[in-house]
Amino acid sequence: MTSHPKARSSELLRSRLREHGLKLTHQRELIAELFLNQDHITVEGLYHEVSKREPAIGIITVYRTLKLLCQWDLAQERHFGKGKTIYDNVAWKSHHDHLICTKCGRIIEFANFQIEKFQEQVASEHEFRITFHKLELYGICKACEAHSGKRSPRAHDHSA
Amino acid sequence: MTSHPKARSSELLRSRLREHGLKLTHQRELIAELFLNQDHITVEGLYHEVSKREPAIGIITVYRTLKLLCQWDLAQERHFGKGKTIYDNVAWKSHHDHLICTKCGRIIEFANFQIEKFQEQVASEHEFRITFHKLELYGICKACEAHSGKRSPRAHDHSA
DNA sequence: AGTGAAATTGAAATTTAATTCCATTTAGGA
DNA sequence: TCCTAAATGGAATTAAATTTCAATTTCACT
Repeated sequence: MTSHPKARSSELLRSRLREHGLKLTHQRELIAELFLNQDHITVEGLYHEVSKREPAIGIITVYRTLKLLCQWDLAQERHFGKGKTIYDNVAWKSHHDHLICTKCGRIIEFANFQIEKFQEQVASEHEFRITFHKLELYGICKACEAHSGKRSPRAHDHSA
Repeated sequence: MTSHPKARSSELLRSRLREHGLKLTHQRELIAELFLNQDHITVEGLYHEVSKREPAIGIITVYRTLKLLCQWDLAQERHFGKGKTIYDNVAWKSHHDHLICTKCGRIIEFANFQIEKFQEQVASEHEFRITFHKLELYGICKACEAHSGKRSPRAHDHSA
């Protein structure tokens, strides 16, 4: 990721809290640190990680902290498939869309300028002004295609 | 839509029920007729329409009938925004994606071959095999752009 | 038309993710 | 250190959707 991820995520949290006049609690510190040093995770998955270090922290606080991170554009809610909400750590990423493996749940990110260009063209044909979009390509990833028949490689991974 | 929509939707339902060895109940008949003669609707919206004609029909049966229609590719579940599931009547439509107005909820359908082509290109770059996709362009439609400031044109429309 | 097995229905109960309520605790400026 | 506003966490709640189950209905077969 970066050379000093924990330091960077801690700074990021502190500056956002200060900007909004909110308090730095050790719950927020731990939840944000764990979230900002991974890629995609569910509330449950993050709560599970948090519990390993601080069993007293409630899942409610995980929900609330993720909501704050979303407001500050450090996280984005994703609703892939029909399961639980997945939180995408976008603190160190620019705009991207997703390939989602329906077998193992693997998420691959991509950005494609041509697609975005044609989206704008479609919108202008309908005199529509796009403010944001979702593009999700579902299918089978390379690993699952190779392992087809065998047990899926990442099927029970807690992170998403 | 078509020249004899009710007749066509009735035939469609009957043939699918026969194919699957299921029974034609007057509940299913009414729910399917109302669904297949509109464009997009929520379960609640459809239940509301159904209730006008047959108040005794339960929302549970609306859920179940829509689930059947989905299995037969006559309906598709959509999750636009954060609200309720919207059911898209795809009985008379081919593949398409959506423009969704975040102000009035209007849904515009489109198909764009170029976008699909680049999606395939992206997938092949990642050695990924696409089975289906979701492309949703959110923003402000022509009418809302024009009416901006005034009350949104379709804000409380029951259909979606 | 009548019969009976299997499917269907609808109300209530349940599930699941997520939110709200509220008493207690904590952070951090004065 | 004090004090107030913010934050926390457990319980209760909400809301969409599903399951359960007794009663009803459909329809193949007489």
